[in-house]
Amino acid sequence: MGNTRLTEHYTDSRTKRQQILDAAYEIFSRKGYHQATVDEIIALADTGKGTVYNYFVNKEQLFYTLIKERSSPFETALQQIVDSSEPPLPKIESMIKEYIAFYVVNADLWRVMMHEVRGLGTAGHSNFSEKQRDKYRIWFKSTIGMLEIVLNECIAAGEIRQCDVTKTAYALFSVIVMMVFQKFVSDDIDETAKAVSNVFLYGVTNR
Amino acid sequence: MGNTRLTEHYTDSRTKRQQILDAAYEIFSRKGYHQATVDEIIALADTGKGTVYNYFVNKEQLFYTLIKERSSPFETALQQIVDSSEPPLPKIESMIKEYIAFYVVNADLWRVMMHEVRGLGTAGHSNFSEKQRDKYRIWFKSTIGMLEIVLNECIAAGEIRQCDVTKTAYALFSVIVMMVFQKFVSDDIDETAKAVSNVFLYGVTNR
Amino acid sequence: MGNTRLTEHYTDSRTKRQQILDAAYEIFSRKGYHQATVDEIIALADTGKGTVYNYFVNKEQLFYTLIKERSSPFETALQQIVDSSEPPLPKIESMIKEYIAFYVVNADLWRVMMHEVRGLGTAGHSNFSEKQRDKYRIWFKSTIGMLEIVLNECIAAGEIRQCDVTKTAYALFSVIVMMVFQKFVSDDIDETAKAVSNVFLYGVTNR
Amino acid sequence: MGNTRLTEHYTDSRTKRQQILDAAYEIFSRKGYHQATVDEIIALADTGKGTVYNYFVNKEQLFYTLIKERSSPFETALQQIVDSSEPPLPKIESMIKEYIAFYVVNADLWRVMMHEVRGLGTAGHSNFSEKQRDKYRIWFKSTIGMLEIVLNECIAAGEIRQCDVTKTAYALFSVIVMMVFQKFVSDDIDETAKAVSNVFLYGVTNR
DNA sequence: CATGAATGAGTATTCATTCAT
DNA sequence: GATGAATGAATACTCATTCAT
Repeated sequence: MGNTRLTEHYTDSRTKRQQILDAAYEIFSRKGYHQATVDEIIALADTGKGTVYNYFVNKEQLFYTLIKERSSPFETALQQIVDSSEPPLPKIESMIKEYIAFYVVNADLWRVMMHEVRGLGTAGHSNFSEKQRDKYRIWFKSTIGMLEIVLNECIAAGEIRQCDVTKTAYALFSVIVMMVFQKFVSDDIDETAKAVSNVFLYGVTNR
Repeated sequence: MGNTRLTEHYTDSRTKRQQILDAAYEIFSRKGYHQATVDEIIALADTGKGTVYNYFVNKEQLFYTLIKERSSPFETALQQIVDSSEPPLPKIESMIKEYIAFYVVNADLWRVMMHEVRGLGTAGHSNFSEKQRDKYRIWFKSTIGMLEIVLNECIAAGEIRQCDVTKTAYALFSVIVMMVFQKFVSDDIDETAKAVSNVFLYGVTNR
Repeated sequence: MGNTRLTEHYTDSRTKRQQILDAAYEIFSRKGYHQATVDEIIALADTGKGTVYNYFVNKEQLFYTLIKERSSPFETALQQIVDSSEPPLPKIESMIKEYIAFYVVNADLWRVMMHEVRGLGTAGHSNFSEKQRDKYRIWFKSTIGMLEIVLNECIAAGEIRQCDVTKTAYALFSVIVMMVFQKFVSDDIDETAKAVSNVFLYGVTNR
Repeated sequence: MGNTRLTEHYTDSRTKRQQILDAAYEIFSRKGYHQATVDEIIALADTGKGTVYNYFVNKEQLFYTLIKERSSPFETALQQIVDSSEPPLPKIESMIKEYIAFYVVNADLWRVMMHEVRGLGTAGHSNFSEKQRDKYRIWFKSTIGMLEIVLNECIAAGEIRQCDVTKTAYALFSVIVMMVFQKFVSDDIDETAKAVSNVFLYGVTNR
């Protein structure tokens, strides 16, 4: 409160928002969506309750913002691999590595998200509005879509045999997620990625 | 009213209990555990609220009963396959078939259960008591364990190469569940099972 | 079921009613009126729930019956003392003895009753209907009234000084009840009665 | 809105809390603990339901707070009399006066409390937790204890004869409470106190 | 912008009572 | 008469959201 107020204000403002997001990440990951309470989040964020509602329209949108901000760099990284000039098979391995690295960090939050969106497939009531859930589904399909693109490149290059790329992409995805959830991932992500791609790829290659 | 009184009585009793279980299955599957309300369940079951509490000590135990009654025949079926004299590889395919058939029917309820038990791995708050969650975890591991047993038989028989059977079992499991959740399962379960075992097994065989 | 059915019936019927009353006495005494549940009572009485409602119109009337049946011999005993030809002061002591003997047995149930009737004085909602509560009040006043009668005899006989007999009767009563509630009553009721009447009659001063 | 903001804030805060306490006092006194509903309390307090739970952790603790805040000045007043340099006998009379004044105001609430704590003696189920009930018992015994202290002073001073001071203190207490409950207390508390101490000290005999 | 006091819709659970058998 | 399955009214407590300061 003084001549530095404006600067402080701006700085504090950024900080507050981030504090809330960080706390929300922690609490949502630990407790799930419903069990996480705004009270817990603000306690961890060291802010007032009203502040949360200055930055986020409601709990649902706070969660959504969290997901969006966390997934954005991941999506970019995946896209860069797709766009790169690597050969198809190493591309797959790079993407697996990226996936594992991402889920190792965000496993719990993503589990919560996926549950609320109901396996990204079925209808039915949820803590989220249908409109919101569609956004998650679209985002989710777009990342899986990148896997499909590269799988198609592999097929075109004759590296793997003909198969349903959508199902294959999902299969790959499900195995990765399971590995992370079950804590099967060693500290050396490269090694784990190699193991997954090994089991996976050389099962579907032409020989 | 008459000579069938006793039977009627018993039948009616079963009916009420079963009505509640059926309704609970429906609502829990659609809404998840927390979002499912006892009011909705009794509305669908066409019973009074107190009736639910005559048969089940609380919402948690109602859910547990549901899981237990549904999983029991599945576990038995799996066990029979394990104990059978089929050769190892067909055993795997039979188990996949059984798994798919089970999850096609119980996908939603099981998703709910697995979410509440937190991926059956991590700690953290839940709607379930820790004691209860342990029961689910033990049950879950026992079914996965049956897969592991047969995978070991396959290795012993030289049908598949040396590998971490636990991870492999989980991988197989995750792919099956994903197939069901994503509605990738055709009406012909045998066909789907063959496809899964094909992609999966011939990726890990010695050839 | 046979030729002794009628007799058995009658006998069983008496037994059932008494079993319920005995169980109700136990449970009401231990738990209070509200905390006592019909379920607990029938569990202890080893009867069906409906049976309770064959003999008593509802929980309130079951409690009332209990009180009435228990107090009836006590009232009679008090009345006999009043009507006897004992001199006034010994009459007082006899009544004190009777009171103590009664409350030693029925302390808990009576505490519950008196609480529900709200100190037998004030208005306000209760678990009991106003009509019912009036019955308790009338009964209660009648027993206190017997004390008053004898106190008046004492005054007429010049044994005790002029005083407000109503207040005095209540004071005597309150001390007796307190002694019992506080478990100050020794096994030898006569001794306790003597102590009470001593303090009461002669005060605590050194003369 | 202005320079008194802070104060207003504080004042308002007190007001809501106090409104709830006042309403709770009224409802608990009229209905007893169990029969008193939070809905009734908030209706009388003119607050929202959540507000009650902002200030008090639950119904039990609301009740406890009520008792504590009401008894605190009473305890202090008693203690001051004990510590004063008055001669023993007048001390007794002063304490009686204090007791009467206190119970005239708080009779109903205290009756409710004493009933829930079961005559401050016996065990058994209650609406209160055992831990909480112990607090009440301790508090209760400490006030009775002050009476005992002064009674001992009286004995030491030769003002009253040797007697069991605990029983005597309880006897005195029970008579006071009864006088209040039975509305035997005239507007002139001094007069009532004198009457009580008179009967108590000198008994009812003609000498 | 930051705050937190106030709010009330929403929900699991209890238990006296009924009534068909 | 005896029974107990079925019932639903009643109730404490939670927590996202608002808004005055």
